[in-house]
Amino acid sequence: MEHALRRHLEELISLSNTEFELIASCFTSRRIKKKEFLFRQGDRVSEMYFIVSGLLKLIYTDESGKERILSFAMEDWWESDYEAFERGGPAKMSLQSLENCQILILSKENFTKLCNEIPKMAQFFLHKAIAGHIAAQQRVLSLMNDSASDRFDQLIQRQPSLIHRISKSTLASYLGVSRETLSRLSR
Amino acid sequence: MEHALRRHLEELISLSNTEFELIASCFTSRRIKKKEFLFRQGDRVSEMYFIVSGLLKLIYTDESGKERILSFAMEDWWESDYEAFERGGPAKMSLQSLENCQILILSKENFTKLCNEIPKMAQFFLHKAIAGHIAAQQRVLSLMNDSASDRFDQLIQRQPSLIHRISKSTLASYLGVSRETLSRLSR
DNA sequence: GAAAAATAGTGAGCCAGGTCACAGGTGGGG
DNA sequence: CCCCACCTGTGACCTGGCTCACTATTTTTC
Repeated sequence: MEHALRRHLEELISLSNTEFELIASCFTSRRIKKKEFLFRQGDRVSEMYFIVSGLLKLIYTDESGKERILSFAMEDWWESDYEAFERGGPAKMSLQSLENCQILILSKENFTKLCNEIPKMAQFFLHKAIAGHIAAQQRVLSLMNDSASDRFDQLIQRQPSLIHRISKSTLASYLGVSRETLSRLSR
Repeated sequence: MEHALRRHLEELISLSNTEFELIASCFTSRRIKKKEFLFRQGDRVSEMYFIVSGLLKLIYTDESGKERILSFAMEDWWESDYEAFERGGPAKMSLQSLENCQILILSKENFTKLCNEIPKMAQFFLHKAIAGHIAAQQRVLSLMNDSASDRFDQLIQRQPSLIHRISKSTLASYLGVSRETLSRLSR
């Protein structure tokens, strides 16, 4: 639970016990079952989530009901609808679990508090935000340059374990292709 | 020059004169002509750039020589190859001007120094990084959901001024379509 | 101010990937 | 143990967008 968080934080910054106690006190813990939503499109989202265990999908559903997966959130990931989180508007996306999950929740107030009281935490989140930006940019490139089957191959190389945790249809809506096309790729 | 930076910073945080002097002393100023590169794919990039005036493109060129535009950097934008900047590797992208530009340069050392000495600056960069992440995520969504002509229309609505500053071919490689397809869109 | 280089538009043909429809497999709940 | 809901594969067909080729126009460059 919390040691997972500490281990994760200490990959980037080092913390005294008292610092970590303050940090830990800012989070609340929650356990959710498969298929539950942490939030849905339209909700106000004023929390961010640290995934201790389990797997979730961040999805956007368009008018016609088609669902696109923006990202998978798994162990040691931070996720939220950051636009809603930052600007206080309604969420454009939903965050739904694909497995039972153990989550730590950080409210926006506590996020701000942590950034102010422990400057190292602001740095930590800065690193994470930049990493998120880099990842999203690479996804843009990949969508523009690479064919569906290229993207599929790259994912297999980068996250081989993921393949066994999700269904093919789920995978397809992450890769940005139809279920049928993905099915035909492997041959 | 520097008042542009101060105005920009004070949209998010407020600064005393002494604080701003420290900040300003961390930047160096540079003027570049149209078509110059601030860096190229493969370079080490240990600086980030604040655009005072002018317009640049952040591009990725693939093996076949085809060029994709990741983003346009214009007045009041920060740009760099953030992966190279963060992790110290070679740049995957190039940053090239489309117009004459006035740039302020912040080295990685000074970036770190500013974040440490003026916590407000860490917060500022955190906001900007999150905003960058949000923007890139929306681009991912748009590439997955929308047709070329949708993306074209959206761009016209969001950045009408941009259209008059760039060529159609440049625009096409930002939208992720071929020059010919873009030409046929307007019909 | 002519030659060279970008920039634009347009036709023709092609193909990756989308949609629709159907059929077989799998698994967990009652 | 069976049923229903979900997942997966596959065929048929269609279309948005790509490539190639050529021409016209505008912009640079010397």
